[in-house]
Amino acid sequence: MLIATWNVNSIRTRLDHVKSWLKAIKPDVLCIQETKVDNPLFPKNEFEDIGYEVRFFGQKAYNGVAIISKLPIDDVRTGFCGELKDDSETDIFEAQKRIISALINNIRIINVYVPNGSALGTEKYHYKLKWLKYLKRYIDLIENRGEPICLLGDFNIALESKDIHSPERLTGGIMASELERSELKGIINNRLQDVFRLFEQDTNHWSWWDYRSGAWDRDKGWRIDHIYLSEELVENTKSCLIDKNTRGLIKPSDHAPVLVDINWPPLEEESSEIEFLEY
DNA sequence: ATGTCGAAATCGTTTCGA
Repeated sequence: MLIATWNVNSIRTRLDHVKSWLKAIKPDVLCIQETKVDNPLFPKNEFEDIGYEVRFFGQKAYNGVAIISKLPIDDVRTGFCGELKDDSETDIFEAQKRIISALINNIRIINVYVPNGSALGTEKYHYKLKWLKYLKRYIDLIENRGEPICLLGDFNIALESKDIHSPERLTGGIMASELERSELKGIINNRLQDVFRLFEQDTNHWSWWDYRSGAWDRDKGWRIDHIYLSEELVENTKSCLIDKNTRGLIKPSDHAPVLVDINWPPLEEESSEIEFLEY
């Protein structure tokens, strides 16, 4: 089962790139962020015409997330209120459309667009930290239900020095501060794995290159788009890759897709002992 | 060089967010 995440930076502007990529790679599920379109204007038919179902949670101009899937999409939940119905304070966060989840192949797929946070100490930065605290509670509830978890999206956080092109200059700043990292590590908390790091330990693997400063041409990137899996999925994961080809297209998104290939549902073990006994 | 995008309103140029 091939699952992917891609911050497309406007689905309407990137429609041709996304459709071409789906046709070429044929993932089972693609989770997208920054769709930047209100629900009635989402180009749903464009995906249905090529064999994909879509569920979206969008708004005009900013944010917006969607799940595009060849497999049936069940039990869709949007916003924090989709899980944390008991808490009136979650209303503060519902104005920004940043989280959608669904059950696909009995995996709870949670697609997030974590706030950027602007700059340390700003109102947006505090909003980001608080948003992450709500995400932790959200994941806690799902963990308690026992569903296999695939948490993926644009986290706007580089976890380690090797996830940034110039750690000596960027560490401590926005997307690389101690507080952001500790909130994200708290969510992961021995129950989820950043699967890209199961296969690759080196630096210089980026998922985002700023449009400014010729970042792509100079390969000055960050790895801020992640896929986190719970243990039963990790055990069956075959590979995890970043497809940076898309970043070199004309009018690209500033982010590249990240993909994971999971043997799911896992094949039954050959019960050789029983077969042996039958003979 | 905070050097570029995408979207919307303040509309044919400026603003905001990233």
